[in-house]
Amino acid sequence: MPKLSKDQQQQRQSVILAAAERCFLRRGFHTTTMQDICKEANVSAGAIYVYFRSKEALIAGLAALEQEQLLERFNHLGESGDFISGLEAMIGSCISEQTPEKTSFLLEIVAESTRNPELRQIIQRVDEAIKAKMVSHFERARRQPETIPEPLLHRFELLLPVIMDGLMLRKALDPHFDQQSVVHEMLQFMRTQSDTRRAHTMPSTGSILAEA
Amino acid sequence: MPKLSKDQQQQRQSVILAAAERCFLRRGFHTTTMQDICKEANVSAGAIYVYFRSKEALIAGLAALEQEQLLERFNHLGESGDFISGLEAMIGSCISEQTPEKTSFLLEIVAESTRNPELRQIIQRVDEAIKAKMVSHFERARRQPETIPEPLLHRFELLLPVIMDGLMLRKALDPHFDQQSVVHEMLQFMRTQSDTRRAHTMPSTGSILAEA
DNA sequence: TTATAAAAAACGAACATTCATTCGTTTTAG
DNA sequence: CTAAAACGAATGAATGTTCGTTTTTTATAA
Repeated sequence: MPKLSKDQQQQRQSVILAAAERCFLRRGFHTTTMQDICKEANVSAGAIYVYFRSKEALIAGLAALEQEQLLERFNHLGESGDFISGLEAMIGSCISEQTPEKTSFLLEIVAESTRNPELRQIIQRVDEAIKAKMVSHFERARRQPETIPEPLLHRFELLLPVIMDGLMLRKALDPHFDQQSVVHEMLQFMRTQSDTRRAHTMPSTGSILAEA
Repeated sequence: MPKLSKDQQQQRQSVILAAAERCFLRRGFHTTTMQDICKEANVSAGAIYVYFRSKEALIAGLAALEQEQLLERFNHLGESGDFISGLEAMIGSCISEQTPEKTSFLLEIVAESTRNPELRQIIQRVDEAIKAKMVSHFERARRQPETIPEPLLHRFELLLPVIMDGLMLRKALDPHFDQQSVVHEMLQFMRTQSDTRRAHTMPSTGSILAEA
């Protein structure tokens, strides 16, 4: 039977997806036309519609890909034995992907997802998976009760997702925004607070003032 | 000379703007058509173009309005004498405006602003004004050095804009997201930390563990 | 190995629809 | 009475999608 092998089909599909991504990063998906994608992929309109039901499906496919990559970055959480260093690695990895273009595109997707159920589902699914990874990272920290006091853990658990989203939005609003230093300060803060805990059982020299 | 008075002109314009806002909140500005707005405002297409150069201008006008309202919410900062209570009032006010529809619309605007210079400028201008208000709020706190230790102030100054943006994005991703409790915990945290400072000059019983 | 047929894949011009915008006309305000 | 304001049908450009045709691929027969 004259049909492309699954492998060949998938390859073709990913060529189109990659071209679409380049277009979307360049101009956003509202302004890129199917013709733009055709040119970028060196493929005809008809060919695209063999692999994607619609422009919307293309966007959804790309969003799914993007989200999958995001999820993978959270594997850095377990990379280092240290709880905070794990966070540092993960956040660093997330930040490194935040080029202005990527950030714009992600924002566009999120904005669209508030009105498009398919997109919403794609994002929510990954969001929950991420949350699960975070929870287990925090649980792991709790099993070593010396490191970080519980109330602090609890609050950072609440705040961290907010901060990470905020880092992205800030970056979109201001391309010069220095995510690095904010993250650095935050982690430094967490470390200092861990010290405070230790100071509790030691002569009380330790104060958060100790650290400039 | 048969020309509407400035007042009448402005009234007409704001009727159109208000109608546009209802439409945009309902379906987002990419999907609402000029005809939608015409119907909503009980006005003809031609009439709209007397007051707005284009659909884009309508969007920009509305974004400016929205941003103006946001800026005003930061006046709550000085409402209470207490530094943290001031933050609480301001954040509470900001949160109260975050209906799902409003949040979607804001996100849409922000996403668009990354590719539209006019929108970007509108947002950046207000963003800077907000930053100025925040800075002065923090400076005021520094002039009362008993309340909150400087390194903490410094870090919250960095983190607060991030957190506020994050609160919005989180809310957009998950309409059930409980902004209130995150904010509550954060403020509680700040208060606890202020206590820690006080504890520094007192017998060292105070630890962040003291507070559940 | 080569030729062949059949079906999938690819092509790309054409289609149909959707809108933002215009403009000739009518209404209305001063 | 005059000029602005409003009307709203018409315009025309943009663009996602289709479909009749051509090309390519692969399975099979010679």
